[in-house]
Amino acid sequence: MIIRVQPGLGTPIYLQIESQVKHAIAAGALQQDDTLPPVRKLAAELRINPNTVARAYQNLERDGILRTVPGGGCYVNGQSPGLLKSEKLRRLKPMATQLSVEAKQLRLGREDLMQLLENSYDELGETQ
Amino acid sequence: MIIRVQPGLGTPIYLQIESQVKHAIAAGALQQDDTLPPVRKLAAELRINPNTVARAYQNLERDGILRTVPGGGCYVNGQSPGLLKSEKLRRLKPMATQLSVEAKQLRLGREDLMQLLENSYDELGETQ
DNA sequence: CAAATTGTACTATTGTATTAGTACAAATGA
DNA sequence: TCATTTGTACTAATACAATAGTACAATTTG
Repeated sequence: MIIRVQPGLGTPIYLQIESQVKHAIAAGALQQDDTLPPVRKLAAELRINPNTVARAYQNLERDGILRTVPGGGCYVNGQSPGLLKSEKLRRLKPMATQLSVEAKQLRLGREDLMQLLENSYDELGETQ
Repeated sequence: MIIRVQPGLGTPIYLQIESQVKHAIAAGALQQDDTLPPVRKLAAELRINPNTVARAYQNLERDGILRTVPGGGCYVNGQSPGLLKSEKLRRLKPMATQLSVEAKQLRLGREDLMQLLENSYDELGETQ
């Protein structure tokens, strides 16, 4: 798992780390029980404070995406128990609406928008 | 144009205003050359500082969504000249990718995700 | 022209986010 | 067991975001 960050990019470093881990999992590059680099090692590579890495790991743990154990390390979790579909939709709805608003603002047609999302979804990797 | 805000909701007030104006335009409730409430009037209704409203208006103006004129007022702009489709797609890509990542995280299937976006898009109003 | 109405610029204040420093606790492993 | 490695808690410094106060400039309107 290779992680890169760009300070002074606007988005906080810990969010950049979170995002990259999420993408890697969605793309199948990280699988269940894979380990993530120790906070000190990753922090040294990125030349940042270990607590900044820890914060990213803690947020991901809060989201149920991985588990941390002091002295042990940091491991990718298995898939969540699976919510009701209605609940999943409810959670994703705001982001879908925002995407739609932006698309209409740009006068991007409905079909073009759908194709964009299809491509984005597929690019993450067919294998989960 | 009725605008409501909730302070202490996490999202800044000026962003709440921006969002509501964008949605109203996308839904067709606001059309070209419609006027928005004066900053002082809206600020009085919302019990906030006029500068907070002004900031929202300025951001929307920076995005080309409306135009402001001192002494005059605030007007909704006509549609932008229309970018190249490739440019539109480039701008929307990050949001589409993020939505895809979240969907995979929740194990929401491809077809369900597509339908969610279709519904969101249509709900904004067929008439632009 | 003059008064009223509009958006703007500048400044200040308050709170919070981001990151880092240091010390601590839990687990591992020779 | 004991040293090492791991994540964590607590604190603090710094910067920036968000909002407000005040005074100003441009336009409208009678």
